[in-house]
Amino acid sequence: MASSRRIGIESSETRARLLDAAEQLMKEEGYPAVTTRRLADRVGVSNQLVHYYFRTMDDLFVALMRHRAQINHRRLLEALESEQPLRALWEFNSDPEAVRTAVEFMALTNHRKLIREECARHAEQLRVLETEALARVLKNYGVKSEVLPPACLSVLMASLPRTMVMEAGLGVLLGHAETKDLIDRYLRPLEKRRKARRHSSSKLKNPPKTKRLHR
Amino acid sequence: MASSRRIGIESSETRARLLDAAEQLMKEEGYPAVTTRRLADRVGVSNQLVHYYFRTMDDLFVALMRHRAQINHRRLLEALESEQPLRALWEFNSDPEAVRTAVEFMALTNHRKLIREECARHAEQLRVLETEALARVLKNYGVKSEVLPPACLSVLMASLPRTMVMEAGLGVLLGHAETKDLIDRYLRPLEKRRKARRHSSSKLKNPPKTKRLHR
DNA sequence: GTCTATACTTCGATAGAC
DNA sequence: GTCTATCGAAGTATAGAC
Repeated sequence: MASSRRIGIESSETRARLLDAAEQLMKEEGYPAVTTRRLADRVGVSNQLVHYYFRTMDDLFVALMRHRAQINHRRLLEALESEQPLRALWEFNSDPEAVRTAVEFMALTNHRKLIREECARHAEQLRVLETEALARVLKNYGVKSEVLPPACLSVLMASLPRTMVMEAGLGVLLGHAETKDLIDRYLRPLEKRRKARRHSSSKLKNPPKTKRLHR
Repeated sequence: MASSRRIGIESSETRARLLDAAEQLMKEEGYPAVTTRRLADRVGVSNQLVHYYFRTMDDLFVALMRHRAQINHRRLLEALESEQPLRALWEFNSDPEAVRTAVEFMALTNHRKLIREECARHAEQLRVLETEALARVLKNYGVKSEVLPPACLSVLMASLPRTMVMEAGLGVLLGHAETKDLIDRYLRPLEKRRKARRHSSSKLKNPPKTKRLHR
C-alpha cells in the first residue's frame, strides 16, 4: 500500500512554513479549515506541494501535533524550573491560544486514530514529567504526599485552568474569581515559606516576588 | 436576506429523527461528518429534505445544541435533587458519551458564532443553577462558604471529571485513581454526617447507601 | 412532506513536466 | 523543489414537481 511518491525532507523551510500556517488556520477557523488549498494559499505555493511534504492530511496533522508537543515540552520544563513552579504551571495551562489549539486536537482525537495515538503519547509523557517535578516541589514546600499526591496536583493543574479558559472564551465567568482566589490563598503561604533560590540555568523574565494569579 | 423557502414544523417526527442521527454521527465521527447526505442516508430520506427542516447546517447545529441543553438541564436537576447530590453531580459530569459530544460542541464554538452564543447561554444557565443548589447542599453539610464557595465547587465539578474522562479516552490514567480517592475521602465524612432523607419527588435507581466514585 | 434535478464549490490525491 | 493538469468524490443549497 506504500506509495513510491517522493516526500520532502523534514528540515525544509517550506515545510516549516506550511506547519506554521496550518497551526494558525486551525486556531483561527478550526481544523476543518486546514485544507491543502487554503494552506497553500497562505504560504504562496501550489496546493499540490502540500502533498509533497505530507502525503496525506493525517500525516500533516500528526506532524503538527508532534511539533506542538516539542514546544510544549520545553515550555513545561521552563515552568517547572522557575522559582514559583506552581504558579508558572498554572500560567502555562492558562494560555488561551494553547487551550484553543488543544481543543481542536482533542476533537481530532475523537475520530482520527493516528492523531489520537500521537496525542496520547504526548499527554502521557507530560503527565509523568510533571508528576515527578511536582513531587520534588511539594516535598520542598513540606506538603506530605498523603495529603496531596503529586499526581493529583498534576491532574488538577491540567483541569482547572484549561476549563476556566474555555469557559472564559464563551463569556462564562461565574465562579472563576473565587476559584483563582482559593488557589491563590493555598499557594501564597507555601511559596512564602520557601527561600527564593533561583535555579542557576533558568532564564525568567518574571519578577522574583510573589505574583497573584492572572486576572 | 431572509429566504421565503418553506421550513418544516418543530414537532415533526422526521425532524426529531434527523436530530438524533446528527448527534449520533457527531459522537461517532466528529462534527464534520454531520453532512446533509450522510444524515439523510441514516434516516432514509433524500439529502435535500434536511434543508427543508434546517435551512442551513448552522441552524441544524444550533437546534441540536438546544435539544441537548434541555436534556442536560433536566438531568442536572435530577442529580442535584438526589440524596447524594455531590456524587451525583460528579457522575453526571463523568459520562463519557456526554463529554465526547461536549468536546465536539466546544470545537464548534471556536469558530461558529451562532453556536458559540447558544453554547454560552446554556453553560451560563447551568452554572447559575448549579451554584445555587450547591450553596444549599454545602450549608446543609455544614461547610462554610468562606472555606469552599459554592461557585468554586461548581467549577471544580465541571473541570476534574471531564478532564479525566477525556484523558481516559486517550488511555492516560496516571493520577486518576489518586484524584478520585482524594475526592472520595473529602465527600465521605460530609455525606455520613447528613441523615439520608430522600427528596419526595426524586426517582432514583441508585441504592441509597454511599457509593464510591465510579472506577 | 418528500422527491428529482441541478448548479456550483471545494476537497484530497496522483501523474508528470520543468 | 515546485508547478500544471486532471480526476472523482463530496459538500451546501435552491427550484420546482408530485
